[in-house]
Amino acid sequence: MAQSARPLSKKEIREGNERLILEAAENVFAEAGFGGATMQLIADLAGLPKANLHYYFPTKEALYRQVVQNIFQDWLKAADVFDAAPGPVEGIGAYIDAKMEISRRHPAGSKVWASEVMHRAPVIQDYLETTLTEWTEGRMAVIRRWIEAGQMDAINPRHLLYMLWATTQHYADFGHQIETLNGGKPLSDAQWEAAKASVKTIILRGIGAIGNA
Amino acid sequence: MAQSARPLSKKEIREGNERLILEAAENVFAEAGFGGATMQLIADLAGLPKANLHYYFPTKEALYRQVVQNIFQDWLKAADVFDAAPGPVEGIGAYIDAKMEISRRHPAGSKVWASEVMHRAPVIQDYLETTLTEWTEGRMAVIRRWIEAGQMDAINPRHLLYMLWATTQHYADFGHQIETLNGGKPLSDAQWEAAKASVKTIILRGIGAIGNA
DNA sequence: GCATATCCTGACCGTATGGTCAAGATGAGA
DNA sequence: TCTCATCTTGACCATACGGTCAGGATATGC
Repeated sequence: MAQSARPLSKKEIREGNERLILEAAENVFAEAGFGGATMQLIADLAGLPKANLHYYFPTKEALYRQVVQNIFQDWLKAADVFDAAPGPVEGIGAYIDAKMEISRRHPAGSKVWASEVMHRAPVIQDYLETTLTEWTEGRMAVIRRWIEAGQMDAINPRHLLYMLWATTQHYADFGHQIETLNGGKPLSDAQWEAAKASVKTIILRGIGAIGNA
Repeated sequence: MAQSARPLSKKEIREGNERLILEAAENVFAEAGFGGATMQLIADLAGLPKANLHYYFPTKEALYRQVVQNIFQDWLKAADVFDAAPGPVEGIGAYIDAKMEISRRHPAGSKVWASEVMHRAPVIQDYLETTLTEWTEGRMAVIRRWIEAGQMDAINPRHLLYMLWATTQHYADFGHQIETLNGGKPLSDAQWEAAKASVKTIILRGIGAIGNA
């Protein structure tokens, strides 16, 4: 039963506990928002005494900031598919798939992000102004290139991006509403596939990247 | 300068103060979330002493519940355009316009709703299960009729509705992000029109309700 | 084995918050 | 004018929260 003896190294202890805390914090912040979350609840969920949290993260805000930053990183990474693609069907299609998968696997992260932005980004405003702005410009340039190459209609690239974010993140942020409207049950594998297919069909057809069925 | 004399009737006082409080509460709940909002801040914004709030609304939760209920009512009303329409171009087009207008004029309400749902609807779960479920079924039936009449492609009606909600409410809930990506300035009239047009074009073309430009 | 840096945690503290209350002010109705 | 119901509010309370700290436990490097 017992983890036969070998004591954990300091490094393993630190990494393990930080991961435990960040994971618990992400869930609690997602469920209760920054203001509604309590360090005690995060501590309980992580299985550590509250004082231990303050050993690794000096303040609630520092812990929150780390959570949001991690989410932001994952979130940007999901977009690599965009650049490598030869055209909108592959690029936007793969991006929708990737973001829907994140919404399914890590809904808490998406909710924390949404909550942060809804509250006027008190913690990560600098990221919005730098990294996200640059990322957006880059992706808009790609879309414009596709338009010029005649691979899709002359859609406003900015609003297209907003639409991609909105539709995919909706399945995480409003997951509870969707679940309730699904008779209280989470979406099945088939239903998730239907969701992805619907989003991809409407958008890709809507921007003139694919013809009628 | 002074409101020359006539004393306010009890009824006027009650209605006026309740409106003041509800308006302040909507803004504070939207900015800070339920947990982060304080009765003191709502009182200050309404220009009333805190104890007066508790005279009209016994608890913070009761006040919050009233705010969410009001939002829900406005929100459903915006959908009347749906049923009266002869087809998807008019019905969905007008619905998008109406919801975008709400996002523009009452972003706080949309944020409170989003926050409530993200936190698993602790206060209005019953509404989701009854009113919203029925409303959704009704609208899905309308969409199915349009499909059968050949007015649009055989799109999954449920996911189409989610897409409409997601895209339109995104402009309220993520308004701060959109503003930041717009150089820190709110969208101009023209930009709002472009947003509406983009959403309508992509969706209506995406579901096969209108042909290529 | 010893010294040191790191890790752990129960007990504690100041503050802010939701909510209460009692006493006074004010409009309604006769 | 007088009575009553409604409205107002400063002062107050109990609680819960974020954060601190001192002292003990544990791994590390020599």
